[in-house]
Amino acid sequence: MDTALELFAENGYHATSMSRIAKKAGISKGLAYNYFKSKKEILDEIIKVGFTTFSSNFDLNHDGILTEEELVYFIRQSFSAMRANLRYWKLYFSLMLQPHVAESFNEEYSRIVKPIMSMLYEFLVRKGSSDPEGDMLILSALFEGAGLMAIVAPGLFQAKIMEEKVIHSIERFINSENNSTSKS
Amino acid sequence: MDTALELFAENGYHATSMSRIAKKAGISKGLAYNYFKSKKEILDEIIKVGFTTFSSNFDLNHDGILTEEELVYFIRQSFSAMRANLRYWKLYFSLMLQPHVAESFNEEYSRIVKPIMSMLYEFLVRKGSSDPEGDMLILSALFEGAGLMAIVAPGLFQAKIMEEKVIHSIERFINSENNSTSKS
Amino acid sequence: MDTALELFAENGYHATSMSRIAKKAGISKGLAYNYFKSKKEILDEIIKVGFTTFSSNFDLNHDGILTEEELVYFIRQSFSAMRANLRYWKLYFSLMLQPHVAESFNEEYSRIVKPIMSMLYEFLVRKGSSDPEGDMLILSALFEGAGLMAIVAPGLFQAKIMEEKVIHSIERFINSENNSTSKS
Amino acid sequence: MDTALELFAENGYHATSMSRIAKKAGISKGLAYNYFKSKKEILDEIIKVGFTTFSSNFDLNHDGILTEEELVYFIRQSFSAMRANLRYWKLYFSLMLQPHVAESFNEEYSRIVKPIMSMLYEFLVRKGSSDPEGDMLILSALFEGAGLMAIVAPGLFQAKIMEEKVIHSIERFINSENNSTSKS
DNA sequence: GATGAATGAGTATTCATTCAT
DNA sequence: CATGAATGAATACTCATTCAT
Repeated sequence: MDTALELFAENGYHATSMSRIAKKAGISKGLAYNYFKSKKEILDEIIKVGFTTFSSNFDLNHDGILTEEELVYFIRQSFSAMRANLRYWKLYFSLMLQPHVAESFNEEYSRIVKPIMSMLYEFLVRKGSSDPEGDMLILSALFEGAGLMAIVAPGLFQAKIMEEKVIHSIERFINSENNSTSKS
Repeated sequence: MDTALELFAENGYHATSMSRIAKKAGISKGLAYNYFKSKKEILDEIIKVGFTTFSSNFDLNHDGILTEEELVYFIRQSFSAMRANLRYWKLYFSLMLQPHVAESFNEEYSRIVKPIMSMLYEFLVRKGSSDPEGDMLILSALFEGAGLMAIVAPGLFQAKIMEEKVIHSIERFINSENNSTSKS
Repeated sequence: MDTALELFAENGYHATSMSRIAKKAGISKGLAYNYFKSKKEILDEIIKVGFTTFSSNFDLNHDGILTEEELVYFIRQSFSAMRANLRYWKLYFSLMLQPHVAESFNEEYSRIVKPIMSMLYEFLVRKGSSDPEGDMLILSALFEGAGLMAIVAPGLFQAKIMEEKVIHSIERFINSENNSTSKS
Repeated sequence: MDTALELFAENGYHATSMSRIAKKAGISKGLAYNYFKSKKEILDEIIKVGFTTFSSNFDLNHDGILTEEELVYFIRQSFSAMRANLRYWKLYFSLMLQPHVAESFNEEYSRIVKPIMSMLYEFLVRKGSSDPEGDMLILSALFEGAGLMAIVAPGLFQAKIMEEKVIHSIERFINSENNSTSKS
């Protein structure tokens, strides 16, 4: 699975052949098919594992309520995970955009992301946001965009710097909420 | 080229065969190879054209100086282009993440994006930003993230709404600059 | 198609690979797939052609009425075709018995054989058979069995001899009908 | 062996994998290879057993002399065995036609069938046949053909009906022998 | 006796590309 | 300008068989 992740992220899912995965992993093709019953299954497994580790940093105490500290922690952890495993996140973003490659991706995606979104929504409401839906979109976009940039051009946009900027902006954004008005 | 774009965006680059492109375009495979000398060349051409139209909305009067109106216009135009041709932008984002598929993409990318970035930097300086580099990152991330979301899940995140939110946030962000302090 | 028939008949459908067909036919595998879009399609084509030639000798004047001369002619022609192309008929019999290999076989089979059967039934009625259904079964079994034996062990059961025996027996059988009684 | 027979008959020899046989039999692949040293050997064993049970109903008292009662009994028993185990006989017929699959089949075939044939020949001579060789062919063809039909299309040609017809015809055929003349 | 991890040659099929016409 | 027959290497996947345990 590690080998496959590496190659998928480097060359794309379709451009990576089972022969190559097997050879790089030092096993025969046949054995690879003993472990996974298809190429797609390898991909699915990779996605599942990644998603799970990703979401495990959200709402740490699992009380269904997100605090500002938890949000900051989540963002820091996510960036830290990204820095630690750039390859996986490259794959992750790339899969979001490859139609038909991974329907399972979309299933996992909504399963994991929806509760996160609704917790974030409640958090913004508590913070006095006059347009929690809109603010949620902005925060998500900022977070996602920063991740994307850090991944696509890690030379140009260093993840550690992005992280600080994002947290700073989010804090500023959140704490200016009660004074501002926004409408969709 | 239009046919190819359509198929690449719908099914992915690798999953699209030359036969299919040729058949859908109503020509023979042989003729397709008269126009483009390889499948990759079609892709390169698509990217080049897309980039050019994309960047042509930035610094409209080409005086090298970006005004707030020009920035807003650029964002509106970009979102509008996205809405008009979701497929192309899906392909665009997907290519950003498949390095070996299109090296030419990265070349084009820096050639086009770098001047945009530096104009944005100057703009932020003029606006009194105490951390123009950081602010530039935030704005880019917000813009890119919003685009990504509008493209990946157009049902969930409607482009028109994203557009309003982004513009509103950017204006707020810019005009709170002079009162705030940020450091990297 | 000829090459494929030869190999299918000699080694069986499953035991014959496309590589081998292509190599023996002196073309590339790719070209073979230009002519037929799958291995099964080759088989289907072979079956269709064979069936058509086979049934074309039945009810020669196509008046829907079978005469004794036509029946004898049909049997002679069938044996003659068998002798001329043992391989095809080996394949034909073998396919009747290979489950799931050729559903299309069964379709063609009923389409072609049913009208033959009903014409034979009418013929036996006209000949005064007191059990036309039963007699039809016997004649079919005799014909089919003789063919099978001539094909499976052509050394042991020579087709020309089988042919004479079958025709002689059928004539004897038919013309003793009116004196006999049979019940199912 | 039973499991293998079941699968061979259902899906064909080539389409049945050792894994599947082993799994269905509830043992490991390794153990299967302790019992049989190859897939082909399983097939050979199946054939051998089938042949033996088949021929054991011929010349019941093993005096080397076939009586009319013994012949009828043999035919009844054979049809009865067929009805009881359609799958095996489907496989049996199918193997007759795939020479390279089972050379051993042909060896067994002549070893078992030849003495049967010669006893039948003597029987026909005793019955006053003027062409015992020809009559033997006819009877064999009739028997074999009836079996084939009952197996290939058990819905269309019911084995029990075929059995009655065949026995009736054979009796009629035998007892008209002394009045008839036939030549090869 | 019993397992199942491991292999490697084999399978049908696809496809970018070439080239004679 | 236009075709499509032809290629050959590649692809995902299968399977009979072996063997260390």
